[in-house]
Amino acid sequence: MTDIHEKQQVRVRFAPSPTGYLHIGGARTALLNWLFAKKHNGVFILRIEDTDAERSTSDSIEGILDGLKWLGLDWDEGPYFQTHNIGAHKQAAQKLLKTGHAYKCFCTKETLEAKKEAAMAAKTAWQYDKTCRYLTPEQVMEKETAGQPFVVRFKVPEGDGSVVFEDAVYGAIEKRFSDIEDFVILRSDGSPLYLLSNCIDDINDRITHIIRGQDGLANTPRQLLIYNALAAPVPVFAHMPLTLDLKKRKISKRTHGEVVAVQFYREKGFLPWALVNFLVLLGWHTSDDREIFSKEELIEAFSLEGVSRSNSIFNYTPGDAKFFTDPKALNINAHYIRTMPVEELIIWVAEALKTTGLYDESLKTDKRAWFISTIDLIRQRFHTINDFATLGAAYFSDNFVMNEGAVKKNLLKHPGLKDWLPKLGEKLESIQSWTIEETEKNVRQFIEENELGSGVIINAIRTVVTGQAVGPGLFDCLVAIGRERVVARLKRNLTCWN
RNA sequence: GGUCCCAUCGUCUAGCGGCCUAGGACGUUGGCCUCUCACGCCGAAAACAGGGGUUCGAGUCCCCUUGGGACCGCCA
Repeated sequence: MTDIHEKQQVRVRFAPSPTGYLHIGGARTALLNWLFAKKHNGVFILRIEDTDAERSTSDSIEGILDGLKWLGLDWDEGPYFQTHNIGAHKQAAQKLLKTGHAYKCFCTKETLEAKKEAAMAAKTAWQYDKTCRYLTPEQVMEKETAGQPFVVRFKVPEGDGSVVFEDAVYGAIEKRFSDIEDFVILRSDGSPLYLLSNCIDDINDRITHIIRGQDGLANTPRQLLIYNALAAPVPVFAHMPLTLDLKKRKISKRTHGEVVAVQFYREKGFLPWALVNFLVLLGWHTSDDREIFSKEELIEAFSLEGVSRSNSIFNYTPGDAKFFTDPKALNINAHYIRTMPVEELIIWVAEALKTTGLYDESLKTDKRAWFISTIDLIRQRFHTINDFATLGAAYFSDNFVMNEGAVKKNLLKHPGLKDWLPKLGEKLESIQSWTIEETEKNVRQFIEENELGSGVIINAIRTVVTGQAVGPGLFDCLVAIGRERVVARLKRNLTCWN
């Protein structure tokens, strides 16, 4: 295709720090990396940046792995753990020290703090004043033998130059040397800082494309300096816009709660691919009007060029009575529920029924055909998989909740129903065949004989039989639920009538 | 405060100088269908942040203002 030097295999990584569960912003970053790898037949690496021992917990590591697996974002290498590579990070710092790209700084936190405050008071910008950068070797030796603690700082080039790079999303970015301070790469206890560790791991993992959140954009010039000082090949950087809330704050589990956790969507009955499809649309698009993609289509369509530069907003209103998350996410989930092959859908529905105790092994065997046709019948108006087990419970069990509004609207308004419904039950009990045509014929006959309103009776039957005011055509419902249950439900003495 | 980035309907976005009286999707909303609700179909309301340039022509290029965000730690 192109010349051999460009045929280097694509290697990308997702490098979360496990300080909480996988949230949708992180999932989106992982997704874009995954897509990029798939698109280019590359390798997707998972690296856990767990160097913050206090905040990293095995629970959150598990949470991240689970979340990625559930979404179907499988990785080819890893998980690697940053803490395992600390030796390499320290070595790199020593190398920088040796090659004159870094120096030991003996300034104490206290003196630095005082200088910073003075600068604040004088309203001038603070940047480390490089006092230790020009210490003579003798002075350094003296301080060291005196046992003075030191940090290692990177020696940022001086003069008029600047760091320039081409971000795959944001284009040319330039940052002047003079605007970058001599940053710390090793603490006084000898441990490496994130900026260094992250960079060294990327070099060691031979990462070719760094696809990350836009919050990494400001770190890039400093990391580029490290790459150059180490004479390491520089990867392509691609920064993704951030996902904010309606108030334009960064989304976080702490301030937004469960809605931003991937796990929440699993519990709420989302299809993983529906979430993926929603997430990819947050800050990325094709130039045609497509919004629904199969896995293959998405990999085919994906390109960094479609990533937008402005932050996108996760359209979630806390306390919304109608939408428990971004309406578009719900819409996409519903779209998949009503359009995916039923045979696939029933696998998810079966899971939901199991967790609510509505599952029966026969749904897999003799009742499988019934299961398929029933799910196909009711799926059109459901938004989540959980709806099958809640709103659709009446199809699988006699233990279902009567919707209050439905009872009020379709039953209580017409007291005569208390007598009509059992009578109808008796009539239906003995009809010849339990088909859509026969049940409809008999119900309509009943309505006519007793001079009743058809809407009233039909809606009342629906409510008494399914517990809901809404649903598929009534006679389809009756056939799906079966004669025995329908008759029993018509005849039963509802508590609401007493 | 310094540096960097961003700016089209409520939200996600199309648009890379004339195809734009600004298109699509979600949401909102009117109607059709109808035993209900949904689906589907047909409509409606809804945006180029403001101001200067450049140009025959600007949503599209440049500058300023305003607004928003990110980063500035011996956190990751």
